[in-house]
Amino acid sequence: MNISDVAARSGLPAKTIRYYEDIGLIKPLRDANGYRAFRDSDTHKLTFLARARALGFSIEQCRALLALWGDTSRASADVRAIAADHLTQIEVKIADLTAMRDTLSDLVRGCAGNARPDCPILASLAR
Amino acid sequence: MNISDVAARSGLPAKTIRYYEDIGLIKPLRDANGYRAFRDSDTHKLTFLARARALGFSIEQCRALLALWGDTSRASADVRAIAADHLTQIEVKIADLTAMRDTLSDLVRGCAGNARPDCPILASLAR
DNA sequence: CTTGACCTTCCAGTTGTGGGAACCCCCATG
DNA sequence: CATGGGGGTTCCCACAACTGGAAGGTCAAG
Repeated sequence: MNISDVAARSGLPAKTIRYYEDIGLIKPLRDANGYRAFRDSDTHKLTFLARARALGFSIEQCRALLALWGDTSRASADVRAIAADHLTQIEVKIADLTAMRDTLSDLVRGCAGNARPDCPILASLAR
Repeated sequence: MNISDVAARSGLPAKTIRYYEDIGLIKPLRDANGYRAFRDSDTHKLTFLARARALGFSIEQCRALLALWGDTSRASADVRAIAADHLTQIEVKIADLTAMRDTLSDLVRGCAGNARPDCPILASLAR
């Protein structure tokens, strides 16, 4: 299978797939003409990667998850640790963003948004 | 005032302050020895920038806000538009992250996290 | 006079792609 | 057989917003 087929199947852009090979996440074979030759196992890995990325896992976390996926003697605790850690990071981000949102929506609500220059948003930033 | 004083006052690292000068957000004077000489107005701008960045505004949004701040004939509607736009972006991010968090916490909850290899997290990624 | 804490510039790296150039390959059509 | 279009390949640059580090100038204290 060529790269555009795998791209369609995995939902990843061809560019991204080349990058993933570059950083060693996948190792497709090569045809005599130099084209990448993807096996089913490569496609499965890429689909796995696409899902993990969609859940916000970093590339390095994906690398670790992929390794565990391929290791049938893995402990589910190892997988869980990665996911739990990521979950915590996400919760931190949500908390940060929520704080920003609350402050911002207060400021936006307090601003007349007319042609006059007085503005509580700027006033708050300048304090 | 030298850069480390302004850094302490604004809460921004010296590196970041130099970067902000580089991209034209501030224009401190120079002493004869080449050291940056920060006026009070520079310090105020940096404090403004630190607060705006803490609220998640991008550098370009900060640049626009700074310009409006310095323009006494501004319309508060222009400030409000920037803030409202940013607020929308944040709400989108929160929604994305919340979806991830929900999925992830389901997966983490469903995983035994023991020494056995069977793991619903990997199963879900591999589908 | 030397030490150490400042300051300066410049260059490289970070994360995960996206864009584009320059080039090769393969198949179908006139 | 030439050619055109749609694959593929590598390589390098750009993004955002810094951060780290090297190499070197400056200044105040002991």
